[in-house]
Amino acid sequence: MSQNKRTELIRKALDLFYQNGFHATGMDLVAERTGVSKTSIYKHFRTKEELILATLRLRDENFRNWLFRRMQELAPPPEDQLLALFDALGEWFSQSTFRGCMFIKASAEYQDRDHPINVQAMEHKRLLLEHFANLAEQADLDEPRALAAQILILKEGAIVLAAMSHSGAPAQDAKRAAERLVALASGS
Amino acid sequence: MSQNKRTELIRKALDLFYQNGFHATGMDLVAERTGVSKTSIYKHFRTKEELILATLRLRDENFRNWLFRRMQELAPPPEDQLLALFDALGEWFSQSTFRGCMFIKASAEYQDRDHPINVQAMEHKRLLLEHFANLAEQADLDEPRALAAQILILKEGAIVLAAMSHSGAPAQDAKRAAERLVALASGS
DNA sequence: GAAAAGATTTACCGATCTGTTCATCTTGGC
DNA sequence: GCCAAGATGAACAGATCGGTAAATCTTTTC
Repeated sequence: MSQNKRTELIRKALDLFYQNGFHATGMDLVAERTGVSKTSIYKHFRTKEELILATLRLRDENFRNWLFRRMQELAPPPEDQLLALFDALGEWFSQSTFRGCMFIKASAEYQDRDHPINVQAMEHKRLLLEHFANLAEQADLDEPRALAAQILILKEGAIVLAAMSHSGAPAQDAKRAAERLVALASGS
Repeated sequence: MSQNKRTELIRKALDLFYQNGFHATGMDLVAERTGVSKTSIYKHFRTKEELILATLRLRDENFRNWLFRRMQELAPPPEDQLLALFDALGEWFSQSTFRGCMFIKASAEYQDRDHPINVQAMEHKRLLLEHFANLAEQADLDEPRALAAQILILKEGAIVLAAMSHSGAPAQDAKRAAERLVALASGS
């Protein structure tokens, strides 16, 4: 299997898991929808869990690339990027394919502390936190790590509520909160 | 089946669904762990989905009762209750049985907009929002509904991150953010 | 063009899924 | 003590689960 085919398989499996859930998506369906026979899939991934982990790696890469780039496009200065985060989220929420955060859902279905899927989901959130903390530092804001943690909490809460309510409003609500927190960390 | 037995069945099923997930928990396991035969369960609940909905109703009642009472116990004034919320969450996070928000997980596994499980999960969040908005109004805070929406976002984000990281820290992080938002809505 | 390597189809494995059938057993009311 | 109602275990449907075996078909390589 070529690298392209393999990536394409992971990409399509990602869509299925993201849209339908992990337990709810069987490997027969994955084979049917990817056009790759189940035998071939199991040649390249020893278990369903390994395939899930591969989809999460791809998602992590794609999502962070998209989000960080979009934040920078919307508002280059580091301080403004922390607010543009919520505009980017708003764009995401309004997409018809939006179904919440894949890592939250993965962690919810495989929630044991040491389960590789949960570990990988947590790693994704840690990388987001790092990025926000770096931006807060570059913007010379007070207590950059504490602020970054708060921004991350606002982001996750907005995603959860947007997915559940099928509404984009939480992006604006969270942005207003973030504006005040950033202003306080900047002004004083 | 007596009302007590029925409630006990729902309570034990709730624990199983909450700890293991919905798709991952089979009805055979529910029968085994509740001590109620599968035949009897299906006499009282036509489908697994109906049993899940019953567990969510019980959870909604128990959780809101506990949370609202605890918030009031910790800090009677309405304005302080909105901050005590996060202390109550901290207590919840530190319990060994804590596994995140059952409604977020239910919504993640049954995420179709019109699915009864998702509808019921959303209704739970709406009731929380109402309560927070009432408290904000009673405390005479600016834009009480907007503040309530922000508090709710902080709460959901803190729960998600606490569950994923197996740490109670998000409760304190969210509280610090809430303190500032409440102060701004109070002072100005 | 032949040999080797990889992908495919098809069928299968045993386990588990939701939900049902049925014959037996327990229980409460009179 | 008797009858009816309800609960039970056990077996069973039919489908699907994750995962595999073996034979056939394609593709690459030399």
